[in-house]
Amino acid sequence: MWRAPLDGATKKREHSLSASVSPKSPSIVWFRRDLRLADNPALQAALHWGAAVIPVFILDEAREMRAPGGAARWWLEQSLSALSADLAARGSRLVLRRGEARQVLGELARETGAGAVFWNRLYDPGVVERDKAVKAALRSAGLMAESFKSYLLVEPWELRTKTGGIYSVFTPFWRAARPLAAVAAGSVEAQAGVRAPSTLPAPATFPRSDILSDWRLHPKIATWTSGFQDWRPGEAGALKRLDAFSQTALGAYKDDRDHPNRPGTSRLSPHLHWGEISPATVWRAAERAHAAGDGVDTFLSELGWREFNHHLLFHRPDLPTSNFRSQFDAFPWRSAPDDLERWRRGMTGYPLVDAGMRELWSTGFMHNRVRMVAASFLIKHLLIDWRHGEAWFWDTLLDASPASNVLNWQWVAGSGADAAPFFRIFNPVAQGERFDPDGRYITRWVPEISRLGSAFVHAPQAAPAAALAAAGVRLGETYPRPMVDHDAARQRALAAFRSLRSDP
DNA sequence: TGAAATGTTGGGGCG
DNA sequence: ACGCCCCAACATTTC
Repeated sequence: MWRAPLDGATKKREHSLSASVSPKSPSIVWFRRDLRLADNPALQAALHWGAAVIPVFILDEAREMRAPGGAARWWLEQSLSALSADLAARGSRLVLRRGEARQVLGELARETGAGAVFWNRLYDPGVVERDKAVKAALRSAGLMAESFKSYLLVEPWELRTKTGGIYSVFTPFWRAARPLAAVAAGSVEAQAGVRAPSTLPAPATFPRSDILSDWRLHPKIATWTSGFQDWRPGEAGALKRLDAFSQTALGAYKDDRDHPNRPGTSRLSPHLHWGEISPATVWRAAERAHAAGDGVDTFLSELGWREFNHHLLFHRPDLPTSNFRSQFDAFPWRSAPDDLERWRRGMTGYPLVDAGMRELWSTGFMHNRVRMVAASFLIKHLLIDWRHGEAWFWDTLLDASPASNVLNWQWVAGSGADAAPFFRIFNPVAQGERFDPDGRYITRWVPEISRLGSAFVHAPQAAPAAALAAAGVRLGETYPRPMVDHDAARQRALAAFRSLRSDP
């Protein structure tokens, strides 16, 4: 029995009866953002189909779907390489094709005589419509086409408020979704397909494949990604990371996750985004590691935000460009390209913001606490539209996903669902003193002020001239002065927000 | 998953 | 002993 809670067995039998092809024909597993072999329902379905399995990844660059950013393309190349090796080690191989998915799958089915195509569902704008069209086309061509739940624990249509609406506040969402998520992660079906198969039945000949390096997925700026090397894309790296996290950091997660200099977060987000590990596997590991303790609950609720963001984006596919709260449509954003560029490059003069932006550029990642401060700075101190910040993060974050990136930016801006109120304006100096008291995170990324010591490293502009001289810091030369004064910027942001409310 | 302004309280110095 | 002031510490309100 395939594991797919929503697809009843009856429905499936009808499909296999209606299929005009022999069950001995091979099946295609269409890999997308599920680049793993363990706990992969589409792969399980293909194995159940009982014939040769043809794994394929399609680079579909149709405009309806948002193209991955530069950092994400780097990850994708690494991850495809790892999946390819994992398949080869099991007597199989990954077929790479480029083009429109519907057309490519049709061609592949004709070339190989495949009778079925299996994949795991995604929920992003554009992808949903594309996949529906693919499924209809394959079925009308007489193939079996089935998709499965695995990217989320609770699919967006599984959950509605009592009045039939979508959840727009996290707490009631999670109250309703968490029990469903626990069942999905711990169900008998979920446990059954957890292990990666040791071999995959291969066809007599594999269809032609593109060469991965020909896709040129790695960014043109070769020096950019040199700092990404600490990451280990691929299923093995994901499992190792999960293991390390659940053994060491999970217990103290609730407090440690806010301190950017501590190894307190899971750093699983890129692995989850590319589906190198399933949320169900992560869930089970967290529950196993510490049966009690609020570290686990806090961590699971982060998986909950992932679910919540996908829930919202599925029901509101306009959110990548529209404010969830439409009163923000009238917000008086500044057009300030030079300011935006200083923020991107980590030259704002606020050490915590600069450290975060430089960490992002160097490593393809930014600690979550710092993401909030850096995003708040762009939106509220500089009054720059959140969409500009979202675009930069989209291009530079290894874990950028349409749902999480967009909705987290809207959350910070105050324009989102259950968002932080606009007037929650982070003080970047106070945040640094609170969460990086000795300044070690800051000086790791902003070394030019490292000799200021913890007393002044959070606000060099407030240091006495003697301290600056002793530390070799010349403001405006070796490190920028603050590009805006905090108090003035705060008042300006509050005034802008007030203008919103007084408008008719 | 804030910060700043404003309000309240209570201890201690002092006339 | 008492009231007064100061101010830190904490609580509440406002943005």
